[in-house]
Amino acid sequence: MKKRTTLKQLARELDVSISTVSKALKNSPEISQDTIDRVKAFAKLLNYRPNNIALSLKNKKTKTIGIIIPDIVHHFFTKVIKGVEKYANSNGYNVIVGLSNESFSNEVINMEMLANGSIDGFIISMSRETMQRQDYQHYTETLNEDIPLVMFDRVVAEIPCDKVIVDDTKGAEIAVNTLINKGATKIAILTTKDYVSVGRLRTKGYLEALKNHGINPIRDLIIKIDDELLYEEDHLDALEKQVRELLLNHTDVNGIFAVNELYAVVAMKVAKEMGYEIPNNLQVIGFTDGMLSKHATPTLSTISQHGESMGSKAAELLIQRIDERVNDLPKEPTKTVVISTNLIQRGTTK
Amino acid sequence: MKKRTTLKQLARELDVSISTVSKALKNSPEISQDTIDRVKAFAKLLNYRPNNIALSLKNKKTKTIGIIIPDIVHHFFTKVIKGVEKYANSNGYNVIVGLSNESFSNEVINMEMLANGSIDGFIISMSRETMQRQDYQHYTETLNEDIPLVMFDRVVAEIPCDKVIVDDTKGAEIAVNTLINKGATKIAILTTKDYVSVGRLRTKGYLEALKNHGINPIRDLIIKIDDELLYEEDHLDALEKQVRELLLNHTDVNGIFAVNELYAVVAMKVAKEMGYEIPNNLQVIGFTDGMLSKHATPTLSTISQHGESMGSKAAELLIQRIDERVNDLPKEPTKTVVISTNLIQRGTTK
DNA sequence: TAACATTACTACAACGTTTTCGTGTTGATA
DNA sequence: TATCAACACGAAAACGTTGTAGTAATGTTA
Repeated sequence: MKKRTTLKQLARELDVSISTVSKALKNSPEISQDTIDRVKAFAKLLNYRPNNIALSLKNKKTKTIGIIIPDIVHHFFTKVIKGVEKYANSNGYNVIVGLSNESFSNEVINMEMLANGSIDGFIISMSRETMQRQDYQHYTETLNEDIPLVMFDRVVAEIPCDKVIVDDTKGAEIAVNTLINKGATKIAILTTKDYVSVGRLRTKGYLEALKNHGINPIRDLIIKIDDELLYEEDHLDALEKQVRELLLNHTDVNGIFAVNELYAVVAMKVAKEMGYEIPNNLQVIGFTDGMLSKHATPTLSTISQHGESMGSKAAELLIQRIDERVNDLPKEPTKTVVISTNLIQRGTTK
Repeated sequence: MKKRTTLKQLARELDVSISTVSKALKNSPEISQDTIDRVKAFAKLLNYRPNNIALSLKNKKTKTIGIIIPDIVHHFFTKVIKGVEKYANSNGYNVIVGLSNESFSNEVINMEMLANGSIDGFIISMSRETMQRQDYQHYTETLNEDIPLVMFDRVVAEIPCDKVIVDDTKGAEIAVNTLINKGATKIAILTTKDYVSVGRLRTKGYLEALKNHGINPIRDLIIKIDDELLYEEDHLDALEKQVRELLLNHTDVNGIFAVNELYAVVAMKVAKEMGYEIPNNLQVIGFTDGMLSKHATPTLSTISQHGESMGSKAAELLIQRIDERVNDLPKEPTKTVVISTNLIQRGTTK
């Protein structure tokens, strides 16, 4: 194996000590200009570049942060990664990605793999299975080992760390308010099972909006989709079927709020097939502004989550914690940053 | 800063040497069972885990691979990442992601940042700007430093490294053949500027299919879109306009082949607005099987690229090269693996 | 000219491992 | 009882850096 140029090699060939080379490359005043020039020239010649690993070992920091997400084939998460990357890179950090694939054990394995010194801190969105199990041991262990941790989007209160979320309840409320204000009188919601925090919260917002308008919620109109494997191939049939039943049993539904864009477009598809006209006799609002929303027909009105902002905010919080840790600063209390959502009105609302 | 448990600490507290601890944890036969048990118990108590960075330094390998892509908010690339991750993880490797954002300088910076010992090898798809400039210095330098490199999808022949591609020409040919066989007689192509290799090759396939069927290509029907910033917000207007002009000037176009799914859905949207009926009097085939294809109305027939397979194949090739390097094996000649595409027929073809 | 500064370097420890090469203590053998 | 394995462990080097603490060789001052 061809080995990279090291200080030692430079030192030997220039017939000076390693320290001298190291200092010369850093323009140390201890070293004569002459030597500095010689060393630098030679280093350039051999294309010397300091070994990051050695530096990490010495400095006890790796300048990389780990991000662990449930799924990368998902517009929202990629937006978040983008935000993390941007902020991290401009602060000299690298980003290492771990995929839990919505599985508890993958999440654990990934975290352990990285917690062995490979990273300075974590940015995590919890896998579905972990939320179901409510087993947060690996999180608390990480925190106990004093490895900073920032959660985003799918968070739980029990874990004492910084968090970045959107106001899911408020966002949902706005969506449903909008539907009502635009004339919808019978509004269904397509949401997830309750253990998915964001689904639960958005459902809450839906209910509150109804209540504020004196509308009684109807059980049949609240569809909690079991989205195991939903993003895998061909598992949308169940969803389609449920939507079809809904629209069959309640032909007067004139508003649908979906907690993600996929549910929304699937609902639109079914509705269109059944003869509904969007937005004339059925209005739809989704959550998360992704590719599907932008290019659906009609284009989907949606609550934008600002994934990229979430990502860079998370990175910012994490890097602050890392600084705090390496500089032995007093620990600030954990904070939860709420990124505001906003409604993007497009073709599925009047 | 709270420091992690090290061998040294364990050694001190157990009153044995560091070597003994190290060996005990590895069940070395040199160490008595008694000591092994004591050490292990104590290590577990203090939650000892070996420091990866120190290991990397010692072993001269980091067990992480760097993947650099032009854009992460893009279904195809996320699929590739997923494939890379899967293969890498199951072989004990981590994946560190760099985003070039289609920019030359970002690509260079990212590579330099990682080439300093942080990774054992690269998997890269070239940024648009790099393709335009045709400046591949950072690639050749990386190779000169003996850092393994595997390119995928957007590759150039000048760089002597392993490559993973799809047969773009063949895929395009199949798509256009299909359109012709299904009765399309006047087929337009929505492609990129020629400096994007995949666009160029797919255009070639389009032309070949026409030729094989004795159809003369018409200049007007070949639309080369300047997709600077295309995936950024709101830059699709130009594309829409071009498609509109096309369909206005050539109302008898009855087939469209688009080199990606975004072009395809935008074209469909415009066509539908103009009264075309898909697939009755206009058939469409895209390239890349993403979210948009699956959920467009009608669902989009498309050439699937199998991004995940590409990713894991790339990872496999890279890890082979890494092994070759660290074990000083003789270097195999570079190879180019072609992942076969296939046509997924959905609603936009008869 | 003795004491001291300044200059320009070098030696060495440290970061956390692994591994090779000792080495001291047993117990068995001749 | 001298010799030799076998056993159980320790010392030290190495990976590539950085930074502190030395140390020669000058030049300056009283």
